[in-house]
Amino acid sequence: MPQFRNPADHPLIRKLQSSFELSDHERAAVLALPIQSVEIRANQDIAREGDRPGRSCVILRGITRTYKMTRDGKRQIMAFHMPGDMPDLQSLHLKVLDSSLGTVSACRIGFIPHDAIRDLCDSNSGLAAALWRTTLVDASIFREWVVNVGRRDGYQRIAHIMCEILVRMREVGLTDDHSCPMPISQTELADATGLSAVHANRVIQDLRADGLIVLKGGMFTALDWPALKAAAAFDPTYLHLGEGRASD
Amino acid sequence: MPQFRNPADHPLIRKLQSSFELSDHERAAVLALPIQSVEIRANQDIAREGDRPGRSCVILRGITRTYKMTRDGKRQIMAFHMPGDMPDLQSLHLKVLDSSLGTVSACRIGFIPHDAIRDLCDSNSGLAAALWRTTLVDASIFREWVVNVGRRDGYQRIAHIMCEILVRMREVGLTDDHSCPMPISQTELADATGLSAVHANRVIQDLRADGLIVLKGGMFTALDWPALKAAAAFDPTYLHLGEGRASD
DNA sequence: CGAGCTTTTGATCCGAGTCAATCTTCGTGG
DNA sequence: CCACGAAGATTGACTCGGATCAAAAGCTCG
Repeated sequence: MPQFRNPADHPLIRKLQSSFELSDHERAAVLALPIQSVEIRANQDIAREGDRPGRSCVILRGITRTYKMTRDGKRQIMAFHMPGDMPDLQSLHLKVLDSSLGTVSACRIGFIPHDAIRDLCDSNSGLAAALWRTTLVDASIFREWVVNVGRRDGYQRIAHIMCEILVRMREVGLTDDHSCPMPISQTELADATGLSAVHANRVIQDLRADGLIVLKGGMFTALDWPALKAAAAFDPTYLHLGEGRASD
Repeated sequence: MPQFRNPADHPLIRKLQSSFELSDHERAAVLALPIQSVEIRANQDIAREGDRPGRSCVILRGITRTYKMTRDGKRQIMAFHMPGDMPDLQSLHLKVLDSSLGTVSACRIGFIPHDAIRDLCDSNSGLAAALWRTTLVDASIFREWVVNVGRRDGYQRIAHIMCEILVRMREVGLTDDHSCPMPISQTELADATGLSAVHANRVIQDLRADGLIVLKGGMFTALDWPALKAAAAFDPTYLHLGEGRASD
């Protein structure tokens, strides 16, 4: 069980602390969770629609996606997940998985038995609330994605998702100024925005031509962050980051 | 404070019991919540994006919608809510409302202070889990809506949302066979499916012409339920209704 | 009974999908 | 170190679902 020198470096602790003050006792309780850590290659399913998992996972490294396939073979990605996220935490209370979960990049994934999480929640209502809250933020992001896909054109959609990814990457310390690694393919961006891969590509070229982004070699840079945000009509409120403080 | 003869008639109790077994003690605890009940006309906001509410609401009668307006004045509805639903329960843990909530039809709404809900959750982890679960089902519905709007054409989208509404209406006892009241306007259906009102209307006429639905006089009937489900590729798994049992 | 929605219809236009081919990139094995 | 194959990115040509605009017709309710 590979560990982190400083508990605060553990992605899950980091995540929970970003919104809740954790006591030493609570931190210890989280670190005491039995986590089975596994390395998974890129583009592999972690769990599938219809499964009835007895555990949830936490992302320790890498990026994953939640998606569904439609009858006629189209794919819709509903979410990307960053280190610290628990992408299938909902299975703690919803028996059947309603969507599939897979890796985007190569990942290190930690699996935690539901029983352990339930015990934790039963014995500590503060941690229960913290975990609950993370699922509420996920839901808020889904709502924004409904708006993105339902009411914005291709240019805005791609701009918006790039904004979101950058801000969330920053939250987990993976950005360098306005740049971050971008293991997500254009096809995946298309499937996340309800566009075809061809059109997504054209829109990306437009964003480049307009000097808003650089996207190449697995790296993304928001060349002109204010302009990109404006093009996307991006308002990060829905991410509910550090809600007490002001932030950009 | 108008009450229900039988506690099991209380929409909130009903809702929680549909997935969790409640003990007498838990039922009593829920009924003891201080609920301020208010009558609200159709088409009125209950809470707005940006608000920081100190209470959440439960729908006692009528239908509400969660929505956002985009910069350029377009509206996207992200959810409809039925009696028993708590459409802004997320505000218990997310300080700022990221979307607006308003009535579709005239409604009776019960307001419950966050403090009361928090106390309930702190003292009863089972009820906390039950409430948490309702927000997880909401999230699952958002995911399905992303798919609906992102990867289905207009005909399927409208068919799908009609299926969802009928099934959820049935869940709360508002259907008569395959019919239910339908206070939702075509414009609202359009805003919920990412279509224009004109196109939504045309699609609805197609569904009528194909003998799948009847929609008039504030009433909806699924004339040919199997065919409607098939046209929508509707799989109710995502609603997580009575998950132990089989259901149609 | 009239104002204001909601629903409907017609005409026109465009964003985005589809199909098909080519070009890049990159990991892998020889 | 390079050839090869597979996946990802790009380009061009063509088509179409659905948006927009405009106006008429039905409803509902104060």
